[in-house]
Amino acid sequence: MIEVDTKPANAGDGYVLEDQIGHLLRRAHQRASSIFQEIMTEGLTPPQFAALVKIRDFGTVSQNRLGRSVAMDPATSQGVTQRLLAKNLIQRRDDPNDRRRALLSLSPEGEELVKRLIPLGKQISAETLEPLKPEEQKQFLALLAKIA
Amino acid sequence: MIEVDTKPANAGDGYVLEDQIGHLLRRAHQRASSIFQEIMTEGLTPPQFAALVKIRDFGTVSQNRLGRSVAMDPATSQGVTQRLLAKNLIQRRDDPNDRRRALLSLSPEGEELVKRLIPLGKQISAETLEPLKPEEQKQFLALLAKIA
DNA sequence: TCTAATCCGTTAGCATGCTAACGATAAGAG
DNA sequence: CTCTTATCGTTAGCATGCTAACGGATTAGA
Repeated sequence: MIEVDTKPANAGDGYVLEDQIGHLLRRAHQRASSIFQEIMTEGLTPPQFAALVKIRDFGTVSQNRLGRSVAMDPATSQGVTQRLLAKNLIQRRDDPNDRRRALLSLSPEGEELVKRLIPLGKQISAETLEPLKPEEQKQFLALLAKIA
Repeated sequence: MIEVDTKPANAGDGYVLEDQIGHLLRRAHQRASSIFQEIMTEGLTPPQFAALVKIRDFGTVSQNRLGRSVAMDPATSQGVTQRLLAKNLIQRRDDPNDRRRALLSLSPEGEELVKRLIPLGKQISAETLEPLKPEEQKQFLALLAKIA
C-alpha cells in the first residue's frame, strides 16, 4: 500500500482534497485491494474472485448478466472471463435458446477453489474493517451501501 | 454508471458478495468517478484534478512527493504528470539541488483552471454524498477517513 | 409480418494502478 | 573518504474500467 504523507493544506478556498468523498473512496478502495492481494492466493484479483463467487451463486449465467450483477461493463466482463477461462476456473458454452448469449459456469476446479477461498474472503473483509469498532462497522456498511 | 441487477443470493456459506466491504467500496468508487466525469470539464480525470489541486497547495513539488501526497505510486505519477504536461496545465524543471528530482508547478493556464474548477469539485462531492442525510454524511466521512 | 429498437458479445483505444527492474544520484555508516 | 543503502524518475508488463463502435440475434411495435 502507498504511504500518504501530507497534512492537509489548501489555498484558502475551502477545498481540502483530503476531505473529499471521492478522494477518500479512492484511497479506501486502494487499501481494500491491497489487503485483498496480501491475503488471497492463486493470483486472483478482486473482480475475478467476485465473478467466481457470483457464478457459483447463479450456477449458470450469461456473460453480460454476470457483469451487471458485479457492476462490470461488458468490455470489462470480457477481459475477466477470458482470464478465468485461461485459468480453467470456468466453462463457457453457447446458449441454445439465444444465439447471442454465452453461458458461464464454474469448472470442477473452480468449484473446488471457490469453496476453499471463501474463508479467505471473510478474513479479507474483517481485516479491511479492522480500524473500526464493531458498532462502527455496522453503521459504516449501512451508509456505504446507500452510496454505492 | 453501471446498473447492478442482483438480489443478493449465495450458496449458504454466509459469504454474500453484496455485503462485503471491498465490493461496496469498489462500487461506491465507481459511482463517485461516474459523477465526477459527468460534472467535470476539460476531460480531467479524478487523479488529474487531485494532482492539480495538490500542486497548487504545494506551490512547487517533486514528482514523487506529489505522488505520495495523493496516494499514487511513482509509475502512476509518471503517467498523470505526462498528461498534465501535454495539456500545458503544469510546468516541470530539474531541481538544481538534487539532480534526481523533477520539480512540478502549475502553469498560468493551470492556475487559472484550478481556480475555475474548484466549485465543480465541491458540487461533485455534494452530489456524491446526496443519498445521505447531512448528519449521516458527517458520520460517514469520519468513518471512511479511518478506513482509508 | 416487417421494421425499428434493443440486446449480446467483441474489439480498439485510453487512463488508472500495480509490480519489478533499471540507471543515476544522494545520504549515511564505518 | 569509501562503500553501502536509499531515493528519484523511468520503463515494461499486466489487470481493471471506461467509451465508442461494430456485426449478429432477438424483441417489440406498427
